[in-house]
Amino acid sequence: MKKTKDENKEKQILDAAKSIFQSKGMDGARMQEIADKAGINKAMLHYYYRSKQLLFEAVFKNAFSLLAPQLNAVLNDDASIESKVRNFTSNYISFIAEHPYLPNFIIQELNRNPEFIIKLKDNPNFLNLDKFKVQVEQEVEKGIIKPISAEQLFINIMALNIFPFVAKPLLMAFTNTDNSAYKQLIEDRKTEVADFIINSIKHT
Amino acid sequence: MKKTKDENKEKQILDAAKSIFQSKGMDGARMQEIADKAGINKAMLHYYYRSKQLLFEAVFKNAFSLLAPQLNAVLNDDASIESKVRNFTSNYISFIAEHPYLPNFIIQELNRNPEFIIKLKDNPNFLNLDKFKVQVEQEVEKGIIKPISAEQLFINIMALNIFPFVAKPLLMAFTNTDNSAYKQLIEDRKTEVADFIINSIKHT
DNA sequence: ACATGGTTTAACCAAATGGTTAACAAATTT
DNA sequence: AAATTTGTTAACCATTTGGTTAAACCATGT
Repeated sequence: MKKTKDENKEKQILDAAKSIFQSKGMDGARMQEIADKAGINKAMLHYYYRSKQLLFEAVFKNAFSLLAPQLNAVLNDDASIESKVRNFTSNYISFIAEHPYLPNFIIQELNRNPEFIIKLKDNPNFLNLDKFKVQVEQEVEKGIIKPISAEQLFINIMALNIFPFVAKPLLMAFTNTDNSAYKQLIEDRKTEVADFIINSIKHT
Repeated sequence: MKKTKDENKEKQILDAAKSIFQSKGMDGARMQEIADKAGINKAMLHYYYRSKQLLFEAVFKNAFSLLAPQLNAVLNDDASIESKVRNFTSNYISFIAEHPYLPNFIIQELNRNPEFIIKLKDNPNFLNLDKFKVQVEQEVEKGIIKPISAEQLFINIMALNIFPFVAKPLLMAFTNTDNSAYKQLIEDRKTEVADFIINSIKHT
């Protein structure tokens, strides 16, 4: 029962790789460390995934495909902007709290290798702002929200939600909080951020 | 005239190191590459800065000491919150546009090595939120701005200003912009972000 | 001129690293 | 059950990498 064609082993390797790559990045990760974490021989890594690069890409795509659906929720949904902002903010913060390395990993590796995103954009269900854009324009026209471009609003939503995770060590130092106090700050943001955005854009 | 005690050489090395470290990070940087960029022998790096680690720390501290004064401007200044937000946003975006790798470098390396910030916090003129906190509380009490904690406001300001640089490749892909269009988006944010924040917090 | 002391270089080194190989073990096919 | 394919391992390999060394270089003080 040891040497069965193990659907699991592939996953097992991927999990170990994910953990190492996401905390140390492509350059900082060591194949030996991944092998150790997966509890297998280093040669096995190359047997299942031919090279470090390919293993990395598998991890990266996997990570990205976790993030994408979360973002699509803000965009391709028929609720009002306000309701979408509230839902997204709360959901997203919960989501990241369970995958703390995710945003930083993706951002970091995309900066290291910006051409990488080209491959991702080919994916047919890659994030698309078109619908969101129309909706923002409509609500602006109807006077529900103040004039703002969809792109800027989208960037603001992303920034307010993601940045506190990406810059955690820096912000912990600046706000002089320890881990648990910072966690509370983040928890508060589930409603705080939505209010901040709505306050800013809602017509009075 | 070649072999004089060259105050300059040290700087020359630091500049090369800065450029390599900031674009590739500690793990991705190679001593040889830094030497090449500085136009010197690899052994010289070790002559001036004993090790990669020390050279890196010199670069990091240097980078951080560029950033800090910018942030202090938001905090330890007597202008109103509104005026500070407007000034900071415009200034900071200009500043980063000239040091595009800076925020990402600092954030990335602090995530790689969170203990690193402890050394920085020892510095007596390390960023301190106390004054800002008092000011926010006062303006809230006077009814100038809506109730918000200084920490959350500070995080929001940081997020809205810094994130677009840190996540540039990701946001370029999502907003489907090329380099020059993205540059324009950023340029617009010099006033856009300030308005967004002020709209949100100013009492009507 | 030459001794001195900081500066610079080419050659070298040991450790680490991604990757390969060849042999072995366990399933699967025939 | 023999043959073949698939999974697994230890040992090995070439290259890269941070770092060292010993000798050369050169400006300056004596």
